[in-house]
Amino acid sequence: MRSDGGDCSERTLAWAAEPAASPADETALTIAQLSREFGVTLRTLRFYEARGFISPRRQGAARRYRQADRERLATILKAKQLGFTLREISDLLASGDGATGGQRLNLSRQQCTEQINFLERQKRDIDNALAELRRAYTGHYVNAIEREVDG
Amino acid sequence: MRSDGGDCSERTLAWAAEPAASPADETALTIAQLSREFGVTLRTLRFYEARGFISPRRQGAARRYRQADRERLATILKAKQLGFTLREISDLLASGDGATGGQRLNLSRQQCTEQINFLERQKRDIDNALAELRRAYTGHYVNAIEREVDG
DNA sequence: TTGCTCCTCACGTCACGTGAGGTGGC
DNA sequence: TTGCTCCTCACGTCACGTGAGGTGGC
Repeated sequence: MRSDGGDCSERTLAWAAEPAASPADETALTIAQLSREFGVTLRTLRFYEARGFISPRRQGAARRYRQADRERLATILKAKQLGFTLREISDLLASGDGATGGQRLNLSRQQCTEQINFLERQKRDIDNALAELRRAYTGHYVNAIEREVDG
Repeated sequence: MRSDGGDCSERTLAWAAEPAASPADETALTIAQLSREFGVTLRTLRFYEARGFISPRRQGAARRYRQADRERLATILKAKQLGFTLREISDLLASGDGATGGQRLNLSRQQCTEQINFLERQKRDIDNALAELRRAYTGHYVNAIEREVDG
């Protein structure tokens, strides 16, 4: 499932939030603030940290999220929307490290087409299910049965 | 998530295999034969049994699947294709029991529309992802970077 | 002192995958 | 005796959900 790792033309997808002029540590967010901003649970943020995706500073025991953490989270959530698993996202972030700073998702052409094919297959499955459900609804398969409503 | 349980017009979806003229016990299938016929793993069949979906006869320790088991399995797999969870399928089979013999899936109009809405939401998410991936592929977001290919 | 937010275990969920270790009949 | 098919535990996977029980600062 891993790509051959030696392809050249990489696509860098710049979905991360804007640089925002190097904020001071005081603008760092609490876990509750970040979760509200991105619409995820506290558990999700802690889980991503355990997986090594985000590494917020600590103020005592409490987590403090800075701009770089927000950008990473934005990238991760965007990749999830594109249908990638966390394992794949981990690889995509790792492959972008160094050259791009790890805030961007590096998709090769091959990875793009593979994901497109994967999603199109899913879409076909859904379309088939929808067609069948609509036939069921409009009575194509209907064979009305009586409930024991009366005596 | 459970429906109110009191709606009347039920749709009976008849996807189950044909009756096949009451086969003798000798035509009962082994687990390997049934798994091949439906393209599922042995583990899946044992798992469905543990969940109470199928109850094959036993010949010693070995499972023997009869016609009724095949019909049940066909119904379960069809419901899965329609995007229902095993918990939902369990309810759908139970609600059909007695009146229909449990081989058919009983979908109310409301269950149909709810599932249709659910799948359409999924489809929209996939369409959005596909659009973004195609933009990425065609270079809309491209910001080509160099790999350290040369010296 | 109460209430809020934060924390760390740690087990649960969903639908199976994947061995481990053992049995039965050709 | 070997090989095949079958069996029953039982832990692993994926992406978190959901308490339990405890701490810190206003």
